[in-house]
Amino acid sequence: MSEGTTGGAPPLAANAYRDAWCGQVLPDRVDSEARVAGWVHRRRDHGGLIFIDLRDRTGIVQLVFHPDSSGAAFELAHKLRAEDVLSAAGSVVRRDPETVNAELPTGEVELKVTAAELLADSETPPFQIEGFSGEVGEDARLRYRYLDLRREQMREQLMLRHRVVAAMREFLDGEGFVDVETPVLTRSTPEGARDFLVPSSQQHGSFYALPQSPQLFKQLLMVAGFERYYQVARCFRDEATRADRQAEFTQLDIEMSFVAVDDVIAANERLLAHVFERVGGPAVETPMQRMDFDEAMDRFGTDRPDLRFGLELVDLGDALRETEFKVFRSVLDGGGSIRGINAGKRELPRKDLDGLISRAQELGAKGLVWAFREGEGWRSPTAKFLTEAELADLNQRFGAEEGDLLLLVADQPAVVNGVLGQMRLDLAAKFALIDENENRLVWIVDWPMMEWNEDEKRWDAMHHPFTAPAGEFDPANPGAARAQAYDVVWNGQELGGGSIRINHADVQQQVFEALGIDAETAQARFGFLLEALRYGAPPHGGIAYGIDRIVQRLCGADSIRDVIAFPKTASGFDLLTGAPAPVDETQLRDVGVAIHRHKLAGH
RNA sequence: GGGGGCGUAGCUCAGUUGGUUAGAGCGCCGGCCUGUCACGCCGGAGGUCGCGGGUUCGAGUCCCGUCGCUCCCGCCA
Repeated sequence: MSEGTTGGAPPLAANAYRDAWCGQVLPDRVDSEARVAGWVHRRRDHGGLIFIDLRDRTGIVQLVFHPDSSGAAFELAHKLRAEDVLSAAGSVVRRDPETVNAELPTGEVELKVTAAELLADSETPPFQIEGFSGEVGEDARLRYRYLDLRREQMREQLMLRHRVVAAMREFLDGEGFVDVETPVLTRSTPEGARDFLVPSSQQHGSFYALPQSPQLFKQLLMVAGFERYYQVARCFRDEATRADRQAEFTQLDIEMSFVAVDDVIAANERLLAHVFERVGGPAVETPMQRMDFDEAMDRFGTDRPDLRFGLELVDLGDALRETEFKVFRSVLDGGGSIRGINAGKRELPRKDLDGLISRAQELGAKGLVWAFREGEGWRSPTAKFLTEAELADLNQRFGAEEGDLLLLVADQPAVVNGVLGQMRLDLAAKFALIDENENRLVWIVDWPMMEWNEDEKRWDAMHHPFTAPAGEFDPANPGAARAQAYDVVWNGQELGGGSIRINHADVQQQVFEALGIDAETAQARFGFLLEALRYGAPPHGGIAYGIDRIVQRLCGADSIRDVIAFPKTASGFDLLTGAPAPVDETQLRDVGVAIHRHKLAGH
């Protein structure tokens, strides 16, 4: 997807530094004068002849310094070093055919320099901007991010990000959405992820929280009558980071009034089609596929299925209804389920099979049964515990052919799905089952409204507490309620998700109660919302997209960090600025915060 | 919070069973070089082996702790 991601060269007004982009010194300029400016990418000093590759954001052009025609510039060129900043003027000349560089868009020409000025010199960079000696370690890249960002790949990835956001704005502007900013200093709501807190200097002991999303504000904007809102919003979650997760991230936040699920989905299909078309992403066929949450869980064990390959989950409980194998027996008697994956004909050494078992345990299963179909039965340590009839039935349910590797997990349904859902992805990666050229976009719809939290012994909102139920909400049976929610999933990754919101205070109150938030707490935390809902809140709904993840996917980066200009490390440090850092006692006093000494040990 | 991997020159890495003077490539510095584009050739500098402690006659190597990077689980929509 590198094609066109640089966005070409913008118009350039001539000034004292330059009148042409490096990347635009092309054959059509032969026999004309040009002045370019940029960074010394590489120097090839032949003694009596010096070549400089000069780089700006549009590309690279070769400068040639001759002792006879370049004058004082020749002496300067001799002293130039990598990353020095230079302005150079001369005539654009066509290269001799045998000296053309086919690797470079500007490779048919070069700039024969007559005058050059050193605008700033550079210390030797800590790593080569364009090297061939392998990837540079990420900590070095982050400490010198401004140098890392000079690399073509990083520049293109941020350019792509820019174009994605620009395309989003272009589409939304065109459909009458209004860009409204919402506060970053807001109120803490202890649901969900941990909040970043900001102490108030006016009210010691009181704190702002950085928003995890502009959710409530965008709903208030619907109450306020804006009808169509969007924002490219920074969001914050004080949780551990991952390859695809940062403490601060960027969301495309959208909300619409007088809409139902189908309206929001249709608008977003147009949005995705537009954005992907603009940036050269995969074609979006509309209407997009939809899949019920239950079906996704049933077939793939996850609410964000990767549909590019099979290995679907198979339900096996019925085949083992009468089993005397203790492990399976106790799970079935305890209301659990037994499910499996037919991984196909695979040769795996014992070591790898043990590895699958450890992975299953890491994911929360107590164990994993592996088997290879052999005749009518199994080659498996578990085979001896099952009857011939059971094995035959299992083989049939698996659709197993001779030699197929079968994996079974028995546990509570959520554990089974979680483990097999992830192992399905592991297997696809291990056996290279995914065609990287294929793209599958799917809406996951018809979500349960709530899920039982066994640890806390309460119902939790599956999306968030403001999601509207489908039909009447029965507070006596929260587990049965379905939500008017939808997630859009691209190749197994959630791009965005949203819902129709509750627009009646009484329903909102009922939902809070079902979630174990009593009236008093609800009033204290969300009183402003409940109040707003009493002043004529239109039916409304929306969606939020993870922009970082979308861009990461579009350019195939390994980590979200590669599409964020200044990301933090896995432990939340900013290696460039040194944040977070201790502050003065005075500052702490100002905001009324005291630090426990023992927490400082080891600093 | 838990588990795995990693930390040696500016960068990327090698370093045997614990052994005497810790190496390579790139980069850097100096010299030579008029058609290179990963320029070439000659020479050179550069190390608190993350940090602290321990075992040992002897530690880059073994042990404990700690800091950092990273991946995964928990967590997180």
